[in-house]
Amino acid sequence: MKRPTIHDVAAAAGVSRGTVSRLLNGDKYVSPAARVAIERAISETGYVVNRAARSLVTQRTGSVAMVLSEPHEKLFEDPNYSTLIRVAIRMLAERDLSLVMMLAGDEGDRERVVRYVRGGHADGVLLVSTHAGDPLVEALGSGGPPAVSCGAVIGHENVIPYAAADERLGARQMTEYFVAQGRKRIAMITGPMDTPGGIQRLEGFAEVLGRKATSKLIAHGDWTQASGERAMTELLERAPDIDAVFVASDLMAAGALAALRAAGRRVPDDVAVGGFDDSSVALSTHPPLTTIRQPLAEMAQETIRLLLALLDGAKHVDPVILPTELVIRESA
Amino acid sequence: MKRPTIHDVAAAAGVSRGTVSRLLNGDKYVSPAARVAIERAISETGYVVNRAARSLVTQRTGSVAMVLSEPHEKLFEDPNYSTLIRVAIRMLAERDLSLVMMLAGDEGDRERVVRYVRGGHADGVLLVSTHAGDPLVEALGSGGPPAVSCGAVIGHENVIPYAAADERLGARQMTEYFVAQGRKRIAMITGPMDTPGGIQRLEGFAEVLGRKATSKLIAHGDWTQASGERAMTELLERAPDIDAVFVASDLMAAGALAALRAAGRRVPDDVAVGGFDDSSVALSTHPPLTTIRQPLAEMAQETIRLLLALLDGAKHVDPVILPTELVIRESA
DNA sequence: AGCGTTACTGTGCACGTTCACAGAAGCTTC
DNA sequence: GAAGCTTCTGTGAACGTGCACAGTAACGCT
Repeated sequence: MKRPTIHDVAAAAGVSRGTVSRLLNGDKYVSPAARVAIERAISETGYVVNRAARSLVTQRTGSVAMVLSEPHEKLFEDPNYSTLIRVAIRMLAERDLSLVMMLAGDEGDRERVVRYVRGGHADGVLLVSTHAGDPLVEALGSGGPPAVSCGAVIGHENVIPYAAADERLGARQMTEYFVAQGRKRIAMITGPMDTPGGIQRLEGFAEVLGRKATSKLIAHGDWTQASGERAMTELLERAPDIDAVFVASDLMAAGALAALRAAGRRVPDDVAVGGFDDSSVALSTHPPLTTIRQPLAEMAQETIRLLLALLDGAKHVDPVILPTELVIRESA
Repeated sequence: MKRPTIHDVAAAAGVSRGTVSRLLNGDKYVSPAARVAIERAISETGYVVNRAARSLVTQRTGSVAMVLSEPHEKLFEDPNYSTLIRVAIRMLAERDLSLVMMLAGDEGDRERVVRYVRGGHADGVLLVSTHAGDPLVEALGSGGPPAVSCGAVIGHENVIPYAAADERLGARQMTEYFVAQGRKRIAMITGPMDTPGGIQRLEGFAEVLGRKATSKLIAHGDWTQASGERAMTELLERAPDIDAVFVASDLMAAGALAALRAAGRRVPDDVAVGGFDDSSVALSTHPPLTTIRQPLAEMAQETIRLLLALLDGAKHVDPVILPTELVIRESA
């Protein structure tokens, strides 16, 4: 009834523990004869290596912690996570690493995460949606296992390697498209200004419009649909002559569409609307959203690649910035 | 530089390993004096228990595996996962259990999962979106750690405990609402017929309509928006006089709305549309969807509760079925 | 023949914890 | 004052693995 150990395998194969261990860990010094004998013994006994025992001696755990810093309520409104989780599981599994999920929404959570990570329970850390000034970053600090982030960590760009979409480029693409269409009064609804998406999408917008990007034409949201609706209503009050609006996320854009409809504006005839993300909502709105596609899968892949490089002992890795793409549908 | 061990704590507190271990594991026989000394020593040294060493002797890992059986492409289109993951992390963390994510999309994945679980690397298994006939269920079988599922596992309802929404009730609620409104030709777009949501929502629909639920009025989708659009187009061809359609998911309903719009039908005037899930798309469509809300958070909570009960040694737990709720918006 | 190199194998120890056990000290009870 | 609780403490063994090391055999080279 007991689970077979490396001893049992060794006995069944007629070799010693050491030889079995060498085979398991890819050491080259194993004779062909021993190799086949051990492989047979393994499949006969149904042996699976005991990770706890291995961890104890190697001082590595074979797992990576994914830390979600989003405040609890809005966690996962963002569809990006799903891609990241999927890709992460896949790529880590290839290296026999497992992905353990952690929440860092409040102080208690953060303390738990720090204890966990500094206690040596993870070989690496994968930060997600970490806001500017998040104390977690300092707390993890140096001395612990390597950490990377999917999306830049504001204020720590040089400390925490990351892969991200070129947010500024995406914002420029949309804004330039509006300009090329002859739109004159172009407004923007941003994300929270303590996130890279909030800050950099606004920067790209401002780069194109220059002094035309007045604060009167800029409203802030918090990524939720409701906040998009609110911000749009506000903008229409402030500047009724708006003829285009760049919204920093599709979900907020869906809210903006509702506000425009309520105000009797036709989209795109009266007001052009541009979103960001190319998420599934972009297709379910009416009209479907013209938006900016981020290369989510590649972002995830590159993020994991950075982490793996660090786990392999790389001293330093450079951030990866990936291009975005304008997807034209009917809202603009 | 080395991480402090239980020895270091014991030395700093002037007691023995055993006493520290007893305190850590909640044994009652620890004197007040020893208690404070140890607690001080722990915080001074920054000691964190080494889970690997603990696992080695206790034969438990302190982790639960969440196994996602969705085929890769459509993974996470379903927003239910996010709630489940969040709740699972939370509740497990309270018991110092961590959540490790695994994919079981293809044969290779499944083998990995089975090795992992049967190899004793998880104390429990949390199945998600497991389809009928999934070989994984057999492979995990008995003898391994306890397993539960969020949502019934078709064909294994008596083997794998689960918490789920009352799918039939939800379907009845929507169908009865259509009937009460005087709709005469009521169609349905189902989910895949190897999932509980696919099967049972159709059953509830049929329970209300009886023989009026002819196969001419029933089309099948695969949960995706595109499949909803396809199915709706198909239904309109088969039965152009449809005046209501119950779609088994909001995302597919968004597709159905597009098909209806393309066919020039007004919603809800010509055709009433009902969705299922009350996900975020239900609000971003035009018109907003009348739909069925599932108590996602409670489903997740109850699922974890079942698992914890089994981990605590319960021999048997009963499935939990939670009521759904009709949410009336503008599409019906 | 002697020596170095390559290919392979077995053994003892350490990793950090829990658990069973033995035992000490203080109290109550006969 | 002996015996029996209760409360608390320390100690040795065991969990299953990887790694350093020692050792063997075969081979090529001088």
